[in-house]
This record gives sequence, structure tokens and C-alpha cells, in this order.
Amino acid sequence: MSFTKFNFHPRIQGGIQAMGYTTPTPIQQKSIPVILQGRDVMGLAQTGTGKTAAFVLPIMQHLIDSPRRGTRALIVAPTRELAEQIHESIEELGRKTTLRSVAVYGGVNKNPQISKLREGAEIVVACPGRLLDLMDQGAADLSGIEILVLDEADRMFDMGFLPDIRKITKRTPEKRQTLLFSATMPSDIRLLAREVLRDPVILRVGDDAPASTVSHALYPVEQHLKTALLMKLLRETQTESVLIFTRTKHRTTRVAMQMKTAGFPVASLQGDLSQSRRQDALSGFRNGRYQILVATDIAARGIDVTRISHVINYDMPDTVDAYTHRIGRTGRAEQEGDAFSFVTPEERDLVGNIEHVLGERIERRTLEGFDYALPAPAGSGGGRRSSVSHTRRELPAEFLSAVPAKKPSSHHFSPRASGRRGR
DNA sequence: AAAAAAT
Repeated sequence: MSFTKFNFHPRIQGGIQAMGYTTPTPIQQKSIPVILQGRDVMGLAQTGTGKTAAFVLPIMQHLIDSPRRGTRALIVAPTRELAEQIHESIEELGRKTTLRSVAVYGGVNKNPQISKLREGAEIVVACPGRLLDLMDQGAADLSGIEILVLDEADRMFDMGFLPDIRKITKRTPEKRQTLLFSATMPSDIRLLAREVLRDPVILRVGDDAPASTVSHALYPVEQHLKTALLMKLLRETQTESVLIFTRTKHRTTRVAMQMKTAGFPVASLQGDLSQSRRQDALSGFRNGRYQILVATDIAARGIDVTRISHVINYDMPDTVDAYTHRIGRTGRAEQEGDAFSFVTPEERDLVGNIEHVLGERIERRTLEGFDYALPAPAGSGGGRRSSVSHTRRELPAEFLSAVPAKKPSSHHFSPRASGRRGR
């Protein structure tokens, strides 16, 4: 199976080659022919499955087949980072074409976006808020939209974008082709699908289960020891890029600061940062300038960075879905990845649910030589430490009992291996 | 409760 089979325009084929794509991924194989036919699509797929190219390539083909002026394709995405990433994919895949794309989102000057729209960008990749803003201003005109893509629809719903999506959809022609992608299918998304899709082809790719190339491990630990454990773990583990998730924006900032002070090449990413800082963090993480990225769930979905060898849940996510999405950032493209989760006794309720979905018990690990009995600093709420030095004190035996993993875990973790980022 | 997103 090769990309040549789709008979894309030579200029599109040129972009595919330049990107080094050879074999289409499963979702590409399934959805490209359907989209080329002009059918509406309900796609159940995670990001990182090649989903972006799966809709970008047929869109470009359609636009080249019947040249016309004006904004003709609209892709709506939940986060600025994802919109930017899709826009960049279009620029790369379309480098040999004359098609123009513009990313439309908040936090940055709107004038460059307005000029690109005026100059006649055929493809718009947008977050809902800024797009509506530009529409009200008369700078964006959706009356000529031929293809509408709603990406990560379930997340847009989570973020309360549904009313915005409806407003946007209403401003596009009814006879458009619509593609709706969602990782999960809650009833609200099913409802939205009924509203915006006409006789859709339903494509299901893979399932919600994480890539089998990812090995999972839990590190039971008390809250106040997480940062110390994290640093020791990173110093002793051979890693490529590492993505660390925390529960709050504030904690993201704090952990990143502590790690920076300790000499780790780290950046932080959370929604309160200026857009330029967000971009710097992500691009620096992509190109390896920062080996480590500490982030909120802003980075949990869609963000596509190759070479993430480890995802570390500094805090457990709130839901199994969130866990799946976070650890989906590693183990991509058949590469191996490790997912480490720090779990306090308070956070362990979710563990059972995750294990249920994974269909296996996750290995509990303790880090050799780590002082699990270190007392909490005064004022941090846990002044109940004594000088007992047994490392498993206070953690229920059931919680710690190590169960051999089903498959041999593929971690490159060895207690004494010197990390490449020593100190 | 927290996160993201228009200003």
C-alpha cells in the first residue's frame, strides 16, 4: 500500500515525498478515498494516527481540482497549539502547491491573520473565539466554505465550544462537505454529528486503548516528595524527550522552576503564558532545545512531538480518558515509550479504572535509594512524619505490592545507569 | 475543581 495509489495531484505527491511519507496509516487508508468522494465523515480516531494528513491531503486535492477564489476549507480545532500544528502540516504538505493556509487564533496580533485572509488564503485553521471575532469584523467570510473539519470535537465540547461551533457552522453553506473527528463519542457529540453531518461514513480507527508499545508504571509517593522523586528518576533514566503533566497551571510553573534551578533543560507550557512563550516552549521541545516539557492538560491531546520517550504524570489525571490522551503523546509511530505515574494515596482511586481499561494491572515501582520517608516541610500540611526510615511506611501494602507486568516492560530504566543529563 | 478559549 502506497500513497501513489490515491492518484494525488503531482504537486501534492511532491509534498508527501518531501515529508518522507511512504505508507499510509490505517486511518489514512480508510478515510482518504471516502473524503475524496466528497462524503461526510464521522471519524473516531486519536491524534497521532496520521489523522491530520488524512483530511489535509484530500482537501488539497479538492481545492486543486476545482480552482476558485476565497476561503474554501475551514478546520476548527480546540487549542491554539493544535491549530498552529495543523496549519504547519498544510504548509509542509502543500509546499509544492500554490494553496495558502492561515492559522486564526487568539493571543496574537490579528492583523497578519486579516491580511492573509484578504490575500485569499483558501484554507483557514482556527480556534473558535478568534474566528468568530474576525467574522463579526467582516474579516472572515465563510460563505464560500466547501469543506468543514471539526477536529477533536469531544474536547471542544469539554471546553464549552459547542455554541461557538454551532454559530460557525451556521455561517457556512449547507451543501458543504463536513468531517467530524472525535476520540470519544459522548451523546452530545452524537447530537452534534446529527446536526452537521449528512449521511456520514463512520470510520473507526483503532480503539481508545493506548499504543501497545507503551509500558506503564506507577510510582506510589507522597505529594511533597514528588519533585524530588521526579528529579532522581530523571537523573537515573535514559530518556529522549520527556513530557511531564501536572494538575494545575500553578504547579506546572512551580515544578518547571524547581527543575530549571536544579539544572534540567526544561520549559513549561500552560494557558496563562503569553502566546510567544507557549510557542517557544513547544518549538523548543520539538527541536530538542528543551528536553523536558512540564505542562497542564493543554498538551494532553493532539500535540504531536516525535521522540517523546517518557510521559510522566506528576499528578494523576482526572479521568481515564485524560490518562489515555496524555500517555498517547509517547509510543507514537510504533516507537517505544514509557508512561510513569506518580500516585499519592489520595489519587489512587483512578488507578483501578485505568487498569480496567488497559486490561492489565500496572506495575508498581519504588525507586531504589530514594528516601520515601523524608518529612514534609513545615506548613505543607503533613507534619506527621517521624524518623521512621522504612521506605514503605504509610502506604498500604496492597498499594505497593509489585505485580509482574504481563509483557516484559520495555523501559530503559536501570537504577544505576547514569542519565545523560547528569549532575 | 482545573483546564482551554476572544478582548
